[in-house]
Amino acid sequence: MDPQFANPLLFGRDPEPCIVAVEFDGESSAIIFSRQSGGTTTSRRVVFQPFLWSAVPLLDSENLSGGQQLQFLTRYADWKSFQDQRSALRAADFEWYAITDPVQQFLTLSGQTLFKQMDLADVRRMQIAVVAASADPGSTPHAEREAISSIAVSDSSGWEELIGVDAQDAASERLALQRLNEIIADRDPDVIEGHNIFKFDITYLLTRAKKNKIHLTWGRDGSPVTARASRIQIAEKTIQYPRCAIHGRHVVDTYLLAQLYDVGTRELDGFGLQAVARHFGLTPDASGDLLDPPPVEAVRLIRALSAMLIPSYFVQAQIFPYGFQDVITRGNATRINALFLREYLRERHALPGFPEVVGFEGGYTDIFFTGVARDVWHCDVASLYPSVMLQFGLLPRADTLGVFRSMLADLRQYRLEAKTRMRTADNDGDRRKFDALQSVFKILINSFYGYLGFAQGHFADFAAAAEVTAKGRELLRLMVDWLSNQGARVIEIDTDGIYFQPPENVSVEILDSGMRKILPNGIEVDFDKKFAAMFSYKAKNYALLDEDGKITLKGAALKSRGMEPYLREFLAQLVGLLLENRAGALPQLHAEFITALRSRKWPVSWIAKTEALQDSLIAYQKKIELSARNRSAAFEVALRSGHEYQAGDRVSYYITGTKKKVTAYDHARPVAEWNPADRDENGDYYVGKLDELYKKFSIFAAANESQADFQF
DNA sequence: ACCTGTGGCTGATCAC
DNA sequence: GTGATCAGCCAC
Repeated sequence: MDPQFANPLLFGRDPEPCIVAVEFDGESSAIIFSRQSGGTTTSRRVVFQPFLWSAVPLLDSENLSGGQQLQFLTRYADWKSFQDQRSALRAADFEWYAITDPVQQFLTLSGQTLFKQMDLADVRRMQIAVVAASADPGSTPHAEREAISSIAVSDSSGWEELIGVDAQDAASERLALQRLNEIIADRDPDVIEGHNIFKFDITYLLTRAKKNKIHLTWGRDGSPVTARASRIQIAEKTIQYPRCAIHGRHVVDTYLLAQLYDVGTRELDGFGLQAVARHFGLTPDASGDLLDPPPVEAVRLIRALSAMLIPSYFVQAQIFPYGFQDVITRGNATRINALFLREYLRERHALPGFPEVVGFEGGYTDIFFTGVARDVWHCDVASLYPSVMLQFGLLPRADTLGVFRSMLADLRQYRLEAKTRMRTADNDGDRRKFDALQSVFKILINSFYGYLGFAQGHFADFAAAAEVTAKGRELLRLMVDWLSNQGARVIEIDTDGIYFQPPENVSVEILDSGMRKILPNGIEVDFDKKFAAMFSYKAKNYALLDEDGKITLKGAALKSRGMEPYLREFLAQLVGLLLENRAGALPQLHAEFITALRSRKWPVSWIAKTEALQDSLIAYQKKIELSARNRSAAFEVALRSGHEYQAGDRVSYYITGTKKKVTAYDHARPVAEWNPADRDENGDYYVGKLDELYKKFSIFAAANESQADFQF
């Protein structure tokens, strides 16, 4: 076993290998599913006593050490007595806390985690893609009316089967569902994967199964699939979805994995299977844009996609006391809190109450020059906040066991080791494994600062969070001042990094060694990149031309997916011309786009807006009634469609009418209703938007020629 | 039932 | 018209 897996803070205390699932029987046992050496999966029952923490002793409470607020631990014979106690406590005027998920409780108490000593290849993953008969492409089928057309199934061994449904044969759909039940029982997967499997495949199958009066008996104990409303927070989006439970197995949705992945990159054009597969280079070209792939093709894509996105979560399942589904859907700070709970419980140490929540300032962001600059360098502080927390001892006050510092320091060390082992690996498998490991450590490391400001974290500390950012701002100012004094022209800064034009005749080495001298111990700066040009637009909004000719756009103003694709493309090309010193070609670019618009040579998707709904339709309507928000085109389109949209769903619409200025929500139509034979998009409206954008950005063309005149 | 943080830009709507 | 406010998306 790798030495780092022996770290009990991170990997728990119980090295029991090959647990593939843990379930709770609803009373007083946990059922542990384990993979045996021959490949079979066995289950066994162990006693599980639910527990909770409280500030005053309850019946048969155990005293915890340390004197913090939640200093009594009480265990219960079964879930019912635990729940009864919780109900009683809800009226109590003292503090108490319970982990709501029994599986997390069990794993927290036992110190076990899933998948120890397993490789990802040892996990049996099955993929499913369902197609509804006569479904319009891109629209949700009416599950009640529309029968299944086919179900494709595959698994990680490469096995595949297509289950067809004969539309003429009334018994055929039922047989197909039965066949699927058989396949799952026979091939016995640990994980069932699909793209949008929660909101579509399983939800739809459940409806059809009910219609056919049969159960989806997919559980390892033969129990049926269950679903309940849940939500997942992904950056600024809250996505509502029916969370599914299958006894002894896990459900993984590559649609959610893709959105989680995109938080870090913001590069995906959409979250449909085709768009995501294309991004990862799994499909050759852009053909078949709006059409769903045939189901057998779909399961292959899902399998490949999941192979790329799942390794990080596989590692995390070995760390956190969660079932596999929860490892994916829980947030970073929540997961870190789970590690604290496990360690404090193991030490039989009291828990602090929740922290006092106060607002605090964040990073220092500024812009000193706008326009195009040539020969731009970048430097940044290597993991600023983690370094600041460790170097200046800015740690949670309530953490008397020192778990925060210990975990953070270990994680940094392990990440370095994992990166080294990734570099020195002599085969792809090891390389991927250590890459997954180092990226998990990176995510965790970066989440520790966020944890300090997490209201639901027992060991959060808002004063410490404020000190961390203050120190960060101070360091960045120090760096900016020093660079300016050296004769550099600072262009744009954000939190931990600086874009600047270097002083004349100065090498990176000289700047690097000079900067090191003024920075405190433990604060490392990297002069990591040189750029041929930078278009600095506004704070957090800029474009870079690197020395290989590659252009990168940053910021919502330049690359927002809220922008219509034709405008995004126009802006990308316009900025490209600015960066490449070809501003003379701007008028022609503008003219070309106008011509294309007027001649209607683009499909509607090119001019349509696509937005994610942050609320459910009900929540939106309620807010409108209360005048708590303005009307919006995306919601009005969703409402008129009659489909059941939920928070997190994306809506594509275009604007109709003849006047240049129209109220969008009154003139918005769903892309699905667009008729190529009778085009009703509002040409003047779209030309107007193009003109506005052109006006806003073409003024930077002049600056291109006389950059020296610009004031810093 | 669920939840890392702050800072910043833009377009749409609406009250004035 | 103008400014305030909100929602959505993005940087770090």
